[in-house]
Parts: sequence; C-alpha cells; structure tokens
Amino acid sequence: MLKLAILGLLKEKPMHGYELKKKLSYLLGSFWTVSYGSLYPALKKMEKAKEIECAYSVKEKTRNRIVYRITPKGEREFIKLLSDVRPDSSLSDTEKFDVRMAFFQYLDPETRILVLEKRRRILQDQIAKFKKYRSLNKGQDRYQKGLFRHKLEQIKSDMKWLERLIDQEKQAMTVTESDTNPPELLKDEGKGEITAATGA
Amino acid sequence: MLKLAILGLLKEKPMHGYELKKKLSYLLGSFWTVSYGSLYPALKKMEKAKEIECAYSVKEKTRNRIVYRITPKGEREFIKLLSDVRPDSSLSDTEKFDVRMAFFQYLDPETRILVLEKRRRILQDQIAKFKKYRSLNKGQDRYQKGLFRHKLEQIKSDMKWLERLIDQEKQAMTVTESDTNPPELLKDEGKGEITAATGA
DNA sequence: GCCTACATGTAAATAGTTACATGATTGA
DNA sequence: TCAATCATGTAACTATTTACATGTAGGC
Repeated sequence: MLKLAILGLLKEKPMHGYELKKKLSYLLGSFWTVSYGSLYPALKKMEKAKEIECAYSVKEKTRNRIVYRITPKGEREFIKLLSDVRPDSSLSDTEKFDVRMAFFQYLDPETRILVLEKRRRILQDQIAKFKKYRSLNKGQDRYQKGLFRHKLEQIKSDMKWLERLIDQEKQAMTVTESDTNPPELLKDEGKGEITAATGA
Repeated sequence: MLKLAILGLLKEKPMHGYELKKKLSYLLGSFWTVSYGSLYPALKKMEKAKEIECAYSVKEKTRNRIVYRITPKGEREFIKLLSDVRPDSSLSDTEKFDVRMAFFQYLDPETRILVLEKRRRILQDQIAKFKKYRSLNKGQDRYQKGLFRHKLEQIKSDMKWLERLIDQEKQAMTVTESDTNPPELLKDEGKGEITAATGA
C-alpha cells in the first residue's frame, strides 16, 4: 500500500523522502500515518528493485536530500498495484480502496469499472452479513446495536457514492467509444481526460 | 486489537477457537477478517499469560475442542485495553475505536465519555486537515476531489453520531448521579482500578 | 466419491511501528 | 539558547497474513 502511494506521488513529480512523508500525511492522513521507519526502507527497497531511481541528490554542506523519480518499471508496477482485481482476501479493503481511488486518474476506463464493481460486490456482501447478524442476534446491547446501525448507514452511503461513480464511468465510456476508442490514459500523463464530470 | 476482541467475546460465554473465529467475523467482519494463523497463537499466548484458561476440552475420538474462559486477570486486562486513553499515535484509529465500541457496555460511564471525547478530537483534527489540504491543493484531479468530498461527509456523519452518543452518556450520568450512584457495570470484577482515569 | 464444514495448529513472510542516532538551519 | 523543522537512516519489535499440515463427519 505504501509502495502504491509512493509511486503515485512520484508520478506527479520527483521528490525526496521528507517531502513524500508530508504529502502522504495529507493525502492519506485521515486513515493512515506513515512513519520514517517504514518510508525510508521502502524507498531503498524500491530503488534496489529499480522501480524508482535517484533523479539527483543535493549535498550542500549537510542539507542532503535524495530526490527520487519513478522509472518505467515503476510505472508498470504502479499500474499493476492500482488495478489489482485479484480474487481478493478482503483484508482492510476499505483503506486499500481509498488509496487506489486517490490515483484513479491514472487507470484506464475499463479497469476503473472493474475495480469499482469489485468494491461494490464487497460492500454488498457486507450489507448482507450485517443484516444476517442483526436478525440472528436479537439480544444485542444498545452500544453494539447503535454501532451496527451507524456502520450500516455508512456502508449504504458508500454504496450510493460508488454507484454514482460507476454510472459516470460507464457514460464516459460509451461517449468515448462511439467517438474514438483510444486507450491513451497510460502514457506519462493524462491530458484532457474524460469529459468534465456531470453534476460534480 | 485481536486480544481485546477475544476477551470481550469470552466475557459473554466460554468458547473455543473455531467458534470465536465465526463470532469475530460477524462482529468485526465489515472491516477486519481474522485468520486462524493469528487466532490460535493469540489464544496460546493469552493462556500462557493467564488471561484466559481452558474451561474444559472435548476429545471425542477426533472432534477435539479447547473451550477457553476469561480469568480475573483477563478481565482486568480487558478493561485496561478497552479504556486505553493514552496520548495516542493515531494509527488506524477508526477500526480500533469500532472494536472498543462493540464492547462499550462493559466500560464505566466516566471512561466512556473520555473515550468518546478523545475520538471527537481526532475527528476534528481530521476535518481541519482535510480543509487545509483542500485549500492548498486547488488543482486536484476529479477523483481525488470526489474521494475527499465523500470522506469529509462521512467524517462529519461520524461526528454527529459521536456527539449524540456523548450527549446521551452525559445525560445518563447526571440522572444516575442525582438518583443513585452505583457502578454496577463491573460487578464481580475489580472496580477500584478504573476510577483513577479521571484526572489523567 | 467429493465437497463443505468442523477443528487445531505451525512456519515463513509481510508490513508496519517505535525508539533510537545524527546533525544542520531557522526563528523567537 | 532553545525549540522546531529539515533530512536521513537503523534495529528491534509487533501484529498479522498466507500457505501449509492434519484429520473427521455429514450431506449430496
């Protein structure tokens, strides 16, 4: 997950560790705080794997910074991690999905829909599970009941948001399909991107 | 977190590993799936620490089950984990909070309020951070923007829920205080060690 | 005869944390 | 001068997962 986030941020522009940390804490801060103890080793590891490389380093007296940039191999790895529609194991899927969403612009439309629909299936399963548990477990205490009701509401709200997104993607697809059919999104940067969103 | 959940479930009634796993996947399934590979070692470790003990084991031919029950030491550990209002490190705080909420009934009213208010502060910080990021980062792509808007809405909804809970707790407190003042929630187990939390 | 559920466990790997170590620069 | 911020890193630890190993019982 950290790897995905690093690659995604380095796609924007080359950065050094400290800068990445700050960006990460803004981008993912609501559900995740990265520590230097995981960031720097991750950078080293990725450099070794040639997914990123040193763009340049500054060593003015002591102020030394190592500025990394993403490599072609890193770009491929990024897209692979971002797509990731494997059979799933449903770990803390929510947070993983959120990280993916933050870089959704880099994914091609077809895969976007696949990822969104996979997420929808997971949410649907969760709702079903909730309801089953609730019907089995009548004697719950009021805190559990309250928590469950609130969680269910949130998942439903997630669901609505997801469905709106899926609709938007599908509409954009049919528009660009009848027009032209270029998978131009995996170049170094998206350009005009899909037609400006509907009522967003 | 797993430990907290196990202790909380064993408070209800003695259970064996397989049964615990099923209960856990219902109780926390929306954001967490426990594997046997973590459950069984955790049970062994807790048994060694005398936080749980074997109530009885069944070994009919092969169908062997080890039914655990919580010990007094485990009860104390449970309350300690459940209260846990330390300076915080804001890891994936949301999920930790949810697990706590699932067992809130076992906490005394004062600590309940402390836990809820700590959570409120965390959410407030997140909202502030979100807004700061949004004002700094005008050129965001539409997916990030959409994600952020949705996340912010969810946090605000969490906030409302929290505040309702806090109000309820405070009301209940004043009522029971003017009425009678029985800390009956921790009956058979120690009640002395919890009260210390207030000033800290 | 095969698949699912029951039931317990281990070993290796993964992903991350905390605490520590270093040292310069900037501003109150 | 003191604290905060910049900047990089290591070592030990924690918690958890995946994949494996084992074997029975019951239903289709």
